[in-house]
Amino acid sequence: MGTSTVKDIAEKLNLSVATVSRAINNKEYVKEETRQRVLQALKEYNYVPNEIARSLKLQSTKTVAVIVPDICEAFFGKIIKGIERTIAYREYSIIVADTDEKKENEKRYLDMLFQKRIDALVFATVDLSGDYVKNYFSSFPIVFIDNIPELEDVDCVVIDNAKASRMAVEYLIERGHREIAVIIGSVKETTGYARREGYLDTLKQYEIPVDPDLIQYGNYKEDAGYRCMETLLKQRKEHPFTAVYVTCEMMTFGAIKAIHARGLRIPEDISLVGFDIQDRAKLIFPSITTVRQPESVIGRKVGELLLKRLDEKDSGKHTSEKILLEPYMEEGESVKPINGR
Amino acid sequence: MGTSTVKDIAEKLNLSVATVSRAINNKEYVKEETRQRVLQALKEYNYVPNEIARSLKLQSTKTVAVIVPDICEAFFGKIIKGIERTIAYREYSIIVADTDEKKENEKRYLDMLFQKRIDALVFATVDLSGDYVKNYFSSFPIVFIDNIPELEDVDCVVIDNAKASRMAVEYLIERGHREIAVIIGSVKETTGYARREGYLDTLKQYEIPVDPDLIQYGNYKEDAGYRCMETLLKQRKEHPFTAVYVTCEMMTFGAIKAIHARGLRIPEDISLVGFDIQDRAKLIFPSITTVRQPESVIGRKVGELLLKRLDEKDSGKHTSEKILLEPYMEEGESVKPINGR
DNA sequence: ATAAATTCTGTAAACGTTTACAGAATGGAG
DNA sequence: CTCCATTCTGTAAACGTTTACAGAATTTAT
Repeated sequence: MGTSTVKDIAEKLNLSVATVSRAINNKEYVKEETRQRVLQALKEYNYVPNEIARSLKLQSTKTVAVIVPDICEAFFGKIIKGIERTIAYREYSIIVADTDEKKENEKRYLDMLFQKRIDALVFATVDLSGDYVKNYFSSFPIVFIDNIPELEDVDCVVIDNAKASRMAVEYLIERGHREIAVIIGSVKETTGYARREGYLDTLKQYEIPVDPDLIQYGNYKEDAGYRCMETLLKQRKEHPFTAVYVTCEMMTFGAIKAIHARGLRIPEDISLVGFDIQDRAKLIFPSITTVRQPESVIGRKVGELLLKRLDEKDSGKHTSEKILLEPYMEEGESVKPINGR
Repeated sequence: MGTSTVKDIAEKLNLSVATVSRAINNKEYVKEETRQRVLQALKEYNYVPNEIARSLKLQSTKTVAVIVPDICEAFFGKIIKGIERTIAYREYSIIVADTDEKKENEKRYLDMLFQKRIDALVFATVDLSGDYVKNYFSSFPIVFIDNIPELEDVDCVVIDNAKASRMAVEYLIERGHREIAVIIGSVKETTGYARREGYLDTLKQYEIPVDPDLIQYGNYKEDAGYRCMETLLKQRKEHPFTAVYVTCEMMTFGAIKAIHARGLRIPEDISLVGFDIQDRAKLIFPSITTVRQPESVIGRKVGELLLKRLDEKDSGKHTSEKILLEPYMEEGESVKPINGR
């Protein structure tokens, strides 16, 4: 179905394009009768505004981009949905880019999106330096999620990762566990670092000595989770533990496999608390007790912050906002109370 | 970093915009020296082409939209990645829309995307009638995936769903199972219908009588899977079975829960074959044997078909293509050989 | 009735590109 | 030196909107 243009409509009705445009956009100073005639003609001639032309003129595309490392992770999917819901009423739409966790793709997309003149960006980066994205700070508002680059004055929406660890570890302590191993993604990233801090703080608070050998580091991947767990199990004689806390989803899966591979059972032999385990994985037996992030709230907060920034676009400089959200526990069957708890 | 325009560059160099534009786009008939001067200036003045203006002039946005019912499903995520990889070299980029499985959202997005003048669309619809999308057939090429609406002459890329069922059922038969229950999503949708046909055909081929009570219908959701499985288990005395084949991912999870809820074990008490179970779920014990779709191949095929359609855009009418791909089995530990197999 | 204020409409420019067309410069052949 | 072909460059229009400005029509005030 070919569409017609403002000019077409104007000619049909013997009006100028200006008047037609005004009628379409509900501007004032259009005679009611004229407006009706135009509205009628729009339907009749199947007019659909050309957003491209409009964007060019208005210098705004009404488009927000979201760059994520892996679109397949439900974590990001839910956040994206949350954002979408929040900004849709203002006629903004979303364009999603998947970087496959590669910095060079981040660059490629940033350039491309700037060329496309997006109005704003939501960025889950894997480049903690923030070297490249800096260049775009003055081009459009940017809100960071998940991992936050080490830069001054950036807008971001994240959960309190330290608190997340505190909740997980306390959950275990309350159920009688005192020897608690932990598997952590790289502490070079903000998330991993904070998660370790939370673990250490909590042990200190409950006056439980820290055994460094019970802290294993990986890289967020399943394999790493498997290897970390193997290491823990091998040294179990000398460094015993009754529970393990794994601080990210994929590593949790790896750890579970390693436990099963040794013929051990969860939670009978080892209790386990995971991180960010999504619904569908929880359906499987034994269901995992996990710390979770409120993805849809994150999405909503991001959306709200975006709208705020978009509205103040012209009006001078603002100070950046760091929005910290609360994680929560989701109880499964992977933790067994011990010592009579 | 504010950018400059072709006009800016032209003025700096005392050239016309035409010449600058030609130099930028590597057109012929530009003196080598001039071209170099321009290229130099582009860097110096930080020029970035405005895609919006270019799109308006060229009547092409170099953008392909993908509409999916749920962006959180890894199935779609992988397909999207596959498409992206395939069309990126031609400078096409992707815009993703999530309909939440609602027809009204499909309409909303179709309208919006047309306004944005996308060049092509990939559509995983939930509206089998295809009533609304029809309107856009003449506006841009459309390739359907997953569920295909009941319309003549549409381009689509899907797996052979009947064959998928044949593979699953044969897998069970080869391992000694003859009483095989099946849980199916609605047969009103193309996928579900074909999957049932494959099941029935295979039983016939092996001369196994069909027990209609062993065929349960749901709606693709986890709850339905749970209920179907409960029904099967309740009537097990009169309608015994040793294995169950569940034809979609979420229902598989529900079915597993129902089995566990009865205190039964997989595969010791009941063997199970799932459908489309994604990697991360497979990590959990017991891992599920499942039929899978080659998502990245689907993505690639879609991408290739898109490019083909985009290239022939002007050159007259084409006949539609239905690309059928092969499913494959992924072996887990959820099937136990019986009767000495 | 006239002036002033208000409402309505049209003209034309602008957004940043690409490109048909024409004209200028260059080089070579005769 | 002239002519032609070729290479290079510039002018201006076009893509489809929105909008400043001005002018026309209508209403209100005097």
